[in-house]
Amino acid sequence: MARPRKFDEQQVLDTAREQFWSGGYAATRMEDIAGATGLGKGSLYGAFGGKQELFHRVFDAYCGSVVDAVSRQLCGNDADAYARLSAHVYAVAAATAADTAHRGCLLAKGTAELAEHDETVAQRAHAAIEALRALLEDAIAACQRNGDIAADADPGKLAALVLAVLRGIEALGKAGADEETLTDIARTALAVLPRPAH
Amino acid sequence: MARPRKFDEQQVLDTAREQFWSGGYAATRMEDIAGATGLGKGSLYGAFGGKQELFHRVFDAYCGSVVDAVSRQLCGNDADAYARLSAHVYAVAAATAADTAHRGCLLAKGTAELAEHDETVAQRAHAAIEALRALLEDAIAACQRNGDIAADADPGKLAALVLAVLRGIEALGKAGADEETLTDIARTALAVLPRPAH
DNA sequence: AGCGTTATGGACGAACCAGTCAAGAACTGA
DNA sequence: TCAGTTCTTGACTGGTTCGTCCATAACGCT
Repeated sequence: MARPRKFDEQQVLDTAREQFWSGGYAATRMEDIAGATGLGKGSLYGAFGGKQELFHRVFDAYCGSVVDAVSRQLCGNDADAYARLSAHVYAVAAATAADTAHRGCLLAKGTAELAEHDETVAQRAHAAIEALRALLEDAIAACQRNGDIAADADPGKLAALVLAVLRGIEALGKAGADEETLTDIARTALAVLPRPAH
Repeated sequence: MARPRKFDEQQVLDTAREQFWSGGYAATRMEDIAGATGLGKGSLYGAFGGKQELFHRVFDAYCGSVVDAVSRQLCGNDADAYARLSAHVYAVAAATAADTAHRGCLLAKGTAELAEHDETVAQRAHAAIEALRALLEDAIAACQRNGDIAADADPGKLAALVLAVLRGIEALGKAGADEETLTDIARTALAVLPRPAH
């Protein structure tokens, strides 16, 4: 009945994410995104509404994918829970160190730039952070059931601490900390988690 | 010999810092700063060169003042080192929670927005972070000498961990974590630091 | 007081950018 | 094939913003 779209909406969102991620929100022009996707500006506005709405779409998708990825890394049976938690913490350090362009995490970058003045971004970021905390809490509780972490510790508080360490690794990476430092932080953080008295 | 300036350079820098801090670099207009300081744009450009140079001045001063403030909080005799360290960690959590506008720290905000594309900002941020790490290391070493932290732990690595936690508290605060969560993180972080076997 | 030097402030120029619009293209169902 | 609908393209608009320029003001030295 009508002319079909020539572009894949998901691909456009992915490309827009790269642009916003590299440049930040304010410094990215709609024309940059149009150029990178090959679309005309009219199509972009027709499909997504405007710059802010496009960013919200990108940011939502990014937050969702981060939570999904962490969920896949952390969820599983209790026996391997500590190994998965440990692997995740090291993985964040390694990924941050590997990010030589220091783009950091779009969640952190977008929050830093926009949360203060954009309620939607603030809410989405808060939800994502809380989801990550909950995943960590589940993982830590699993570790406790398996005897890898002291049972008398509060898993919620340990989860918040680990989350702070992970976000801190992120922040330090953006400020130029080297791989060894970041890996050491990961190792030390895991080492100081309370072990059960044996 | 020549007409003297009517404004105080330091006051202008302070005002400019507030503007950049609230809005970020890209979203702050030179005219905003001119309006907030009462200066004309000509004076602003004449005194500071341009937007980027002005931000660099502001960012440098901010980094310096942060390091100074932390230094004052942490330095002192060994006997009170642990109390000072503890107070500092709680103070960061409290300050972050008190920042209801979620402006966060200009060091983190500026780094997130600009470090990737502005070498000067990246270097200054790196230097500031390293200075903070060194201050924490000294404080932790003092705690060890006083028997408040296990002597066999590596003070440099503990300092990096504590720094990551502090930057993480900052990041979580910007994402909307509540005061209780932030205070709990501070408490838990201090609790998991290794104590000497008594 | 006159002069040279530097500060002031606001008008101006040029570039930039978000968003609109209109003319035409692509497709489907009848 | 034709009509109706949606998509595409890129030129255009209106507002914004960095940075400049210039006439004027303020000051110290001679």
